[in-house]
Amino acid sequence: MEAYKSILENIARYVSLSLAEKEKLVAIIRTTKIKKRQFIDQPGYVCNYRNYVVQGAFRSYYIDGDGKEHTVQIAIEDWFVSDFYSYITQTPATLYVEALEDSTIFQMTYQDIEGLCKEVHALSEYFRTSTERAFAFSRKRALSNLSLTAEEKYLELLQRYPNIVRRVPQKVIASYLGMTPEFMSKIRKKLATTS
Amino acid sequence: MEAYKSILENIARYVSLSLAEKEKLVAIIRTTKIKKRQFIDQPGYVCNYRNYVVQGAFRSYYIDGDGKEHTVQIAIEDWFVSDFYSYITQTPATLYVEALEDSTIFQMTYQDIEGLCKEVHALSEYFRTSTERAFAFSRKRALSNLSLTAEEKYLELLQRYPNIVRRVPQKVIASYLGMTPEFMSKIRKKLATTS
DNA sequence: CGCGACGTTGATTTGCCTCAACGATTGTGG
DNA sequence: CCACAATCGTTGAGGCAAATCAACGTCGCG
Repeated sequence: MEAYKSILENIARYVSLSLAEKEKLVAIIRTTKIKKRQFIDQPGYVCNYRNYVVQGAFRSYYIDGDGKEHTVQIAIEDWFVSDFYSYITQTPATLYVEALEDSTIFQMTYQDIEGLCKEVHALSEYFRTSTERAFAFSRKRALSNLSLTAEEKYLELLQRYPNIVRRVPQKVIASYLGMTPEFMSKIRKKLATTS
Repeated sequence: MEAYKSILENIARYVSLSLAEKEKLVAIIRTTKIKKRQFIDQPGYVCNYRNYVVQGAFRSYYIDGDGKEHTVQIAIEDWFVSDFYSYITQTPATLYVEALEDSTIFQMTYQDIEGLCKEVHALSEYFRTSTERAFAFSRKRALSNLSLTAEEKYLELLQRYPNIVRRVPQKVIASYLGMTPEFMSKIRKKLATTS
């Protein structure tokens, strides 16, 4: 049980599980080690797992018709990461999910989670409320980005997630913020000389 | 019970409720009529309701620091609409939610829904699965927009929701698509003369 | 009927992209 | 453990999609 401390603490912020319920949950968790640059989801393959990051960092991205990469999510410890659309609809993925570092994740299959949510009311509540929050925050973020310039987006990310900006390559950050690495480099130069 | 047909059918696509559960649900529903141009959420006020559109049309939008409007969501029959971030966090709204037509909605308070989800497992499952789907589709949509030009975004919306495009003022559509009304007008002209 | 909001059209501007060239890092095979 | 290749980040010149600004017809509503 000790090995599952991080995810159990995360859940405890939303609901409380009995010991029996915790045991049912950890029974469906598979712990996997992923090497840097390895993919856990790829276009064409159905995303079968909800992946919880125990240690390490990931990004999800897709490649558009012009061959350009768009980073959708950057995930570090205690985040879930997957091609969520593929997972929910159980259809082939359109995203790559790639390890940015050597990592450890917890994996739970769609079928196991659905089964457990039908059986354990508290777990249904955990996924309901945590997804509602994730959705609300995602909308909020999309919103604030609408009216920001590229420079303001960079500054906001830097302020909110300084550890992420430090940890991942700049081209990934740029792609996440929806700008080219060249342009972000110019922003960084301007900020460095101004301040 | 007949009056609640639309929302009960919507729920039935996800879970089945016993008669007793349906009665508990409709007991917390308040039916409200909203006049065109009336607001159901406003910045500064906590969004207390999940609003289900029975008849009519709404949009949610926010006004940025430069005074520009950004339409976040357009909702017609059988959609939920609110400042979801405000609703989930129970903090003051940043969005306006405005009726685009004379409308009828079902309103359920945050407290009532939370209480009922803790009591009725099937309702917890309904909100869990429907929110997961909404989240997944929202991400998918944001994704496809990343690599589209303004013209492609307009065409995609026109194809997917022709009834919305017909029903709603063009400046609202333009604001939803993230472009100026002037530029959308030019796109429309070009499309009309080309085809 | 008149006024204000809406949609259109044209001229000009701009934020960010593209392309290209070049140092700095990182990683890898000998 | 070093050498060389590959990738990453930086810098500059030029270009383009969409914004801004402004002017004008038109339609719906009070």
